[in-house]
Amino acid sequence: MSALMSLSKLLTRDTLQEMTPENLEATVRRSSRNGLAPKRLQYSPEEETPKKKRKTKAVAENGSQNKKPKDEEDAENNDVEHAPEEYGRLSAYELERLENIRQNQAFLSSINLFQATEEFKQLTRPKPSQRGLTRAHAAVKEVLPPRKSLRLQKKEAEILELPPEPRGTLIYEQSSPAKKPSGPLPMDPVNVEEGSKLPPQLLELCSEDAKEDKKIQLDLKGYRSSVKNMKINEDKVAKVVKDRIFSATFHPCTSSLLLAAGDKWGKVGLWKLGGDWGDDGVLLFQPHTRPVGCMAFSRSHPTQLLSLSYDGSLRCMDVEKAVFDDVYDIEDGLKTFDFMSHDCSTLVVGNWYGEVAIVDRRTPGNSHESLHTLDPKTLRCVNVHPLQKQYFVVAESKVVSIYDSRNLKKTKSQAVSQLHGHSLSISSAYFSPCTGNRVLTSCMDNNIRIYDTSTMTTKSPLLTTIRHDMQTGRWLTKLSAVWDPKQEDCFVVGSMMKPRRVQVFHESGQLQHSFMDSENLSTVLSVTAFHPTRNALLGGNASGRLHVFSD
DNA sequence: AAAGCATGCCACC
DNA sequence: TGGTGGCCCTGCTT
Repeated sequence: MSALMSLSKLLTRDTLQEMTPENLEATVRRSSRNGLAPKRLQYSPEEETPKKKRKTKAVAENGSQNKKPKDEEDAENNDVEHAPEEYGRLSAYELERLENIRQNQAFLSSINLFQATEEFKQLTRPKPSQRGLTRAHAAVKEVLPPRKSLRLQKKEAEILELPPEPRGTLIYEQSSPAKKPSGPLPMDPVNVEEGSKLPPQLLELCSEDAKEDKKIQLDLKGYRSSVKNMKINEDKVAKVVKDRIFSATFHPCTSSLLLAAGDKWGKVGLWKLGGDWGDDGVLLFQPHTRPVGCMAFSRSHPTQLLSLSYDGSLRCMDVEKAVFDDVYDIEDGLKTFDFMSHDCSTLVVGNWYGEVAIVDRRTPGNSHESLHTLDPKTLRCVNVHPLQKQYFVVAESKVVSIYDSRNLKKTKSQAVSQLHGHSLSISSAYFSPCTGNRVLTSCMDNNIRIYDTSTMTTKSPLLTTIRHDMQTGRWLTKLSAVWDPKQEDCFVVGSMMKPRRVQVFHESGQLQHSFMDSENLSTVLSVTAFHPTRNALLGGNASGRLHVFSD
């Protein structure tokens, strides 16, 4: 009996998508051992990779955690494994019934249900939202005059010299557009008619005083219900930039939802939900030429959006002045920044050579002092303590360090505290939003970790470890867990699980909610962020679409 | 329409 | 250490 049952159970569970790659693997293993549909129940290409990934050292070490206890597994298989020996005692009716079941199984296997369900899901997958940037705008093609060869023009061919061999190791330099010149860039949207002015409502909205941060900490139950109330619909998805989103943020205003996203080719899109300017409320700009790794609105001057790019530029979009001003600039390789003061005038900026710079926006030029980390080329995230602004946390290669900006040296600065336990590279590290008593990290070893930084001792203790598939691969922005600024102890993170979802966890590791929607959420949302004051959550995907869950 | 292509990551050897 | 191979989304082109 259980042959068909476990098959149907498997399919049902898969359809319900309560399955992690781990327990899927376990179920498949069980089914194969029982001689059920051994071939057909192999991984579809989609499911195959998590298994392969588990070959990595860190995962292999912890892999056993995910297996069910053996007796539980055996209990589930009991009737199957003993069935053959019992055949002799069965009535003719029962034998016939078993034979029917066997034939049904063979049939089900032969039609390749597993693959079929995957294909069905592909077929029924909703079309991406057509809101926001239109295709015409997304791919602006230059209209070139018709070309005629010299031969057709009946002219003598010129002797052309080959361009010099490109030098340097950066192959991207050949293909990517040149970096924007320094100095203020006019804030001209690239997706609306040339010469048209910024909509006046944008300035109005951006100028809106950020409501006094009344951080009313809810109890967990209250928080859960507020989060469960947040929904998505077709009006809350739009293509805001052309390509893969690297960073995104909410504007702090509350009368409308205004969002910004930065993409792989240095574009920055602004989107007001329900807005009537641009493409469905979307305005697109190009202040940079390579990925916009980090962006944030100034809390003291909300008409300003700071954006940082791998191309080495850090700019300040000022809606009032309608320009992108220079803030800081190096040749190449800016990675991350955070505000160091409440007035947002000083910043800590990190590059991928492992240096951090303290930048004061009030003094012109690159006035900064540098800190050289022990592990060059591994700095991925900096984040400033919410209360004690002299402290900032740095995700280095396999260790997270907390530094005191007052005690920085040119090299070999002493960390105030270190967070140990990561076995692979760390993609992000953030102080908890209200007290800074916790640091939340996301690591390529497939773990999210929470540390206790309340005492700031030389070694901050690890409190919680949460297993989470971080293998986004090359084409997706890496996942990072980020706190809800309204709730000291809860955070949000994207997920690779199908159906696609965004998860909210408590610092204890307890899952609070999974945001899902068969119609409007069908892709991995790598970039996630909560609104600073409203019940709203954003998620950005690899095709430039922003998704909003709100109440 | 199905298939192919492009694609700024990481860990491992 | 640099080179290599696997990651496996999405949108657009052929």
